[in-house]
Amino acid sequence: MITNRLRELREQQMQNATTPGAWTQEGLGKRVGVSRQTIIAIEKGTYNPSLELAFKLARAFGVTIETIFTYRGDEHEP
Amino acid sequence: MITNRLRELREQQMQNATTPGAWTQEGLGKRVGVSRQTIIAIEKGTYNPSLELAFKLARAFGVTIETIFTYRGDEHEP
DNA sequence: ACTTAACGTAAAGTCTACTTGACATATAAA
DNA sequence: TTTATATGTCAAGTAGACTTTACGTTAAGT
Repeated sequence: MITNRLRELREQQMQNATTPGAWTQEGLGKRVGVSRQTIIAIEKGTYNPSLELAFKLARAFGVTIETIFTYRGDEHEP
Repeated sequence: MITNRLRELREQQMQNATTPGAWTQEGLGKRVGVSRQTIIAIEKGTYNPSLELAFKLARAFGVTIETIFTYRGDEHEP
């Protein structure tokens, strides 16, 4: 199972940002070349991004993939 | 575009390995829960793995995703 | 010569990431 | 109150990741 800190990171950027609208869901989508709905779905956990999109997102935030996404191997335990 | 060092890393493991067959394409496939053909296709570059499979592969080799996979943003230059 | 292990390839099918389009809600500003 | 911005949701379609099955090759061992 994969979880992510996309919303958290995006909101950090929104606060520090000089250009308004640059880090909205739509702005981020344009930045990494996907639709707004795709960003929403990933933030919500509806599905996981492709490896390529994961790279683009990591690059957009200037961090590694592992900083945004966390993989837990165990499928069951709470 | 995404490239990977899967074959390189796998062959390193094959040399250092104690258990034969553990790091063959089939062995690696079983280890990360995909078919042998999937490993072949990724090594060959036919397609990119899902983010989840990328995590499993990184974990299998004990490295980060960025160690195995490299993303180049520029689509054109040679 | 025969067998076995490892690698490669191709076809058809399933599942999911991602798209477009349309409609709904909340908040803040004019 | 109206307008604009940002977020959320649903539906139908396309593309790509992955599967199973099956057959072919090459090198090593016996």
